[in-house]
Amino acid sequence: MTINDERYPANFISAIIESDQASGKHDGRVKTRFPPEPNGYLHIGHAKAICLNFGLAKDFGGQTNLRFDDTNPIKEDIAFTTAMKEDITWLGFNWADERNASDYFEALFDYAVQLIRDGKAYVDSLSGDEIREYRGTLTEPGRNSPYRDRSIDENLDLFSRMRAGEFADGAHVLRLKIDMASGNMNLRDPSIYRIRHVSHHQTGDAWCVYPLYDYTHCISDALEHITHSLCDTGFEDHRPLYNWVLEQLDMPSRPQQIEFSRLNLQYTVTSKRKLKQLVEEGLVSGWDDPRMPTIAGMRRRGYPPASLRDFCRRIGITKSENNVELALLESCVREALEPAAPRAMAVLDPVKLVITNLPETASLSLQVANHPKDPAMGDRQVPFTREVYIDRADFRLEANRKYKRLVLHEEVRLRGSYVIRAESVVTDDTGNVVEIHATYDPETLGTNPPDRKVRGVIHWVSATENLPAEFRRFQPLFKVPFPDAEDGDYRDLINPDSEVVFFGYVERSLADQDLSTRYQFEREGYFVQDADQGRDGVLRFNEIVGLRDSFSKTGQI
RNA sequence: UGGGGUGUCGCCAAGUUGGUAAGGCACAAGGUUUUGAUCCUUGCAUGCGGGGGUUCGAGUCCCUCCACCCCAGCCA
Repeated sequence: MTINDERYPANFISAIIESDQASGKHDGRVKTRFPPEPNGYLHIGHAKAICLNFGLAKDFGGQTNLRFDDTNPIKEDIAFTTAMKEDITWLGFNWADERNASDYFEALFDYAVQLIRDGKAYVDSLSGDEIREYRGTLTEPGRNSPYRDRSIDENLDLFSRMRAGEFADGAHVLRLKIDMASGNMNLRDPSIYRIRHVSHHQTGDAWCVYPLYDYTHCISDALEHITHSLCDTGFEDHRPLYNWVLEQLDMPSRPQQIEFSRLNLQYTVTSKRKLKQLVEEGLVSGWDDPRMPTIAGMRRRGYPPASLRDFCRRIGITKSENNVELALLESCVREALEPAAPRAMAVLDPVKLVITNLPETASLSLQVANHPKDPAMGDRQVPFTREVYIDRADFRLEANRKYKRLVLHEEVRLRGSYVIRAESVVTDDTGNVVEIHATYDPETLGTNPPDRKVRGVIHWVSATENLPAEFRRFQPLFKVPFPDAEDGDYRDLINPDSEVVFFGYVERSLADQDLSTRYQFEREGYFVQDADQGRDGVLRFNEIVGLRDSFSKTGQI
């Protein structure tokens, strides 16, 4: 599947765009923007917004700008912009223009002066606390600030002196003059400029007054000729303000804000504050920890970018609350991997099995298909030796017929190899099986014995011709489906077993592998080499996602 | 009667101008299988938050209740 085959299923936003194109609005043009604030890493929720903005524009022959919403220098860092661009590119999207809201600081200032001249904005000298008091509450109207009726000249003078740096942080603020009695809190004379004597990662020390989001965003959209400005439903009651500002000014275009609901994914958190805390407190190894819902984390985990795009399309776009199950994401990942991942064998929890009727010097080279349904993926040679490793879970001293693995005195097939029979076991002082002795049936390579039915098939790796490796298997970072809804500290809900390390072996054929190849270790799951390789010569694999398992979940194990 | 939203199968989600409930995930049951994987087949809402009403006919129109979410940053 190429990205061009991917189209968004019908949703209410695509319907709006269709009707806009049909009516000739915006001359049929479609332009969106993805506007992250560079104050953290992009996560799965952003992926939804990225796929929507870039995907919809692409679907309708339009373009998408990348715009860093950098109006708050206190919280932002240029390092995040670099990571964000890498994430978006990796996801498979290309932006038309890269912009910063800070590119518009001069224009924004001029528009503010214009609003003052028109009597639509004023400098307020109330303190932050006072402004809050005057604002009223959700059910009571606010009161006008005593500074609301300053003369235009005084406002002009004050505002220019604010810019000139004559005042301390918080001394004044520029406010829009709308309606302190509005039921919509956003319309109660919102602040649009604050004084902050801090340098900005893009503009340095050029400014000490910085515009706020509501004022900046709509103008930035208009300046970039954005046609459809998509954001989450949290901004729904900001829309009247968005429109108000654009209506007061003489703008080159008139964008439309449309809100859709943000993604809620079970067993994870996506609040920037919490993700940042997980990283800073060392609860995870970093922004790209494979258990993190960040794009960087999912990339390191091995999720193919196409699977994320597929996921974002399948969850749909609406305005309603949603709680998407992890199973859907995992299904998308498996679907992308199943046809593409070459198969190999790895034993994560090894126990030695000695094939007693095979000479010690024997090393048969078996030809094994790299994919059961795709001959084009070729074959590989797998050494079959007297001693091999199998997984502990694949052997039992006794079991009922439902157990389709190796049982003492019974037969099982070694995947891609022969049928073997477990003859005896060696145990240690505590009774643990430390070695299994078996015999193989030389007549069973590539064919089943005609006279009897073999229990099942298990995977294995030569004990003498292999590659030792470390494996990390993952479970959701949180123990509960809705960590945000739980009382108490969400950090107490972290699953202590979310990462489990195994030391085992993979077949020798992976020695010269491409670091980016995503494998399916048969009967175990999909794995990819970790980005952190070679610091000590250890081969390290991350589990991308397990195989669907209809056996263990039935509780029959 | 502060303002703004949302309620269709366990989860997500389609449902043009009212015409007799898509699809995906999950789940269940079969079949194929040298991965308990994949793949294939079948099943899975007389019901669309509740109650009224209009209509030959309503998830779609009207009325009325109910539930849940968002908003009181000089954050975005």
